[in-house]
Amino acid sequence: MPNPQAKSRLTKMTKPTNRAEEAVADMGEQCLVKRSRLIGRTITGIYDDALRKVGVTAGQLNILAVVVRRGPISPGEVARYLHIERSTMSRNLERMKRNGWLTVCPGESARSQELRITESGRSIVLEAVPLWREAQSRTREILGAGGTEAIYRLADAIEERSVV
Amino acid sequence: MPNPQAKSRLTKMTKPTNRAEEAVADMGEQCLVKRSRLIGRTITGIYDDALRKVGVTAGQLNILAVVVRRGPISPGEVARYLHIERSTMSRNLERMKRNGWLTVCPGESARSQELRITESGRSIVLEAVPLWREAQSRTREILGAGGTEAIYRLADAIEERSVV
DNA sequence: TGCTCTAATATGTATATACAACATAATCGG
DNA sequence: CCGATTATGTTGTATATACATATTAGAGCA
Repeated sequence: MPNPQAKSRLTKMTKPTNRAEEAVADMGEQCLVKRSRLIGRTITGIYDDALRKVGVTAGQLNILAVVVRRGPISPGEVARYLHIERSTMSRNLERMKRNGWLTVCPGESARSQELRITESGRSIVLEAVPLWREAQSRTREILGAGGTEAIYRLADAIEERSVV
Repeated sequence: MPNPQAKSRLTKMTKPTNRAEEAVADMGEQCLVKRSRLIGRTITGIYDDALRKVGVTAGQLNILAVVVRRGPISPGEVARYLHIERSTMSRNLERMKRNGWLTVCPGESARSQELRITESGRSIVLEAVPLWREAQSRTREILGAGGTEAIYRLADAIEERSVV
């Protein structure tokens, strides 16, 4: 089955077009972003499934956990802890404030804010804890002990790097 | 610095409220979804950065690669290869068709479709290849040989599981 | 044949993500 | 003290993601 494009000599590329075929084979077999996204989507699905009954997502629970642990804390600091873009955090917090899980007060400097967990937010966390533990177990089963350890190491490698 | 909520005896929870504090410490130290999402976001950023100059995202390039390699192929099959929800794939493909990278024809049965790469899509792939290789290298540097290998193994574990 | 069940795709809605650009406030250097 | 730079947060825009649901078409069975 000859490729109709294979003989084109008018493209700007100096290499033969079947370069594309070779490259996409490499991508299928080696691409790290494809795999890291697969891992993220899959694990996120496990936690979101488990947490759905209390109406919180995995990402939201991680933010609540930071606020409980480090609060009062500014949006920017939460973003730095989780390595999430400030603008992303801004939108995420907006939803969580709307849900009544968090409150904001002006911080020390007029431009900064202080986030605090509300009673409602705290009870979400408390209800979520056992579901989170289940999801942790389910995930560990899928990944195995080695895979679980690998996730910790990978995250450490990334956090170290961002300190540089 | 005493916690004003710590002594509340009026909550509905039967356990002391500082359960939340203990649990969020566990989350900070052990949560796998927090870490898997960090890994996904970070690696995605590396590839998106590298690919930005040709105007394609990491996710889009992965889809193009599947279509080049396996096309003509239906949307559902692409979704299965990449373990992405069908409805997500539908939206992603919509954008890529709008960009002129893909075409759709009716497939064998009227309800299914056949995706094909266009000339324009193919040249996006060709331009993207060297940038993708750079991003692969940069990622490998950050993760190290062990981390890179771990990503492959984790993705394999997830793909095996979904076969079950 | 017709009825039910499943498969393929699309749509409505909600969340997550990031870049670019903005407004504003603090800080630092002179 | 003032001007440039940096830090904080928001908004506009675009992409990515998934669940629930609808639509339609094939498939299997009575």
